[in-house]
Amino acid sequence: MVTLDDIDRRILGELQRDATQSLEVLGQAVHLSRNGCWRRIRALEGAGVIKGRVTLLDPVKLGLSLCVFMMIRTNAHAPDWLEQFSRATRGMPEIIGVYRMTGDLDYLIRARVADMADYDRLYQHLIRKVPISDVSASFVMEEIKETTELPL
Amino acid sequence: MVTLDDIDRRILGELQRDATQSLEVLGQAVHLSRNGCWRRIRALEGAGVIKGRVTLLDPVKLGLSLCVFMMIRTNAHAPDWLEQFSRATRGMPEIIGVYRMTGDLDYLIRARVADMADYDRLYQHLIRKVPISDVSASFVMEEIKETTELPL
DNA sequence: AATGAAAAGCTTACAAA
DNA sequence: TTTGTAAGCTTTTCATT
Repeated sequence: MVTLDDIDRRILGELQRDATQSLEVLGQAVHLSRNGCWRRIRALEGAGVIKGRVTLLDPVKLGLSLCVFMMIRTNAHAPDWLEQFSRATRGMPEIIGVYRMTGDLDYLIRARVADMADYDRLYQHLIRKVPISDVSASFVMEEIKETTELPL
Repeated sequence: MVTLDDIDRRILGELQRDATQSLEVLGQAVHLSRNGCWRRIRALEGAGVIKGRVTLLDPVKLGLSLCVFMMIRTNAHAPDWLEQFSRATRGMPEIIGVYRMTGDLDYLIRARVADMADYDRLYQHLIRKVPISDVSASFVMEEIKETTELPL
């Protein structure tokens, strides 16, 4: 964990929102010289606070209209089941999030697919690669909020 | 929805992974001149396929070590309940995803907080703003996969 | 912390396929 | 209509004060 001052937080807030801003514009937004910004950004990259810069795509424009959460329960708690499961899910590009959870649901998967048929392919593919005893899927009807911005 | 050729897909794949690449490097990766890349990127922005460029931060480095999914059931299905709920969750920066779902769980919230006490603050804040009959939280023990990259 | 200069990269215009 | 080349201009990077 890293300690940030107010200016760092403002810089990160701006960059989280829009990474295309020039140092000039960014400097004005946070009340610092363009070079002051540049040095702080370098430091934040060095500290690992900034992980990278990516472009965000519109899933619907790409034909990925269906977002699904898969709730998984397993009775195989052996270490190499998890290894196998991790490897399989990491290798499937439709799967954009995989989490080991507390509570009675063991794993949660988040995926983006074109439609129901596409989901079924994903499901079949997954259960063929890893033995899973219990899967239930819930589909997203409406995306009320979805952001990559973290609170600062 | 937009139709893309193979080169578009390769460009988007690269930019999703790393948006800091120069047009020079990108051009080499996709076998196109730096200007060919530039023009295609502009077109993809114009078509809305590219939504923006953002910097990704490390939540743990920021002290946001706890990731939580809140499963919400409500018996208030009036339209202005949803309006109120949407407004409240959109206004809370710890909440990074809110989805209206199929099945017996009505809404799913994804949030990032520092710790349990911080989660409780979020929870108290939310239920004070919107009447919610049934919330159950499940915490992320391990993030097996987490990406902003969509399948192309 | 600020300045300025060198390097790198982006954008435009135009020519060619 | 799409691609490549070259030139001008902006932005980043870094050394110096």
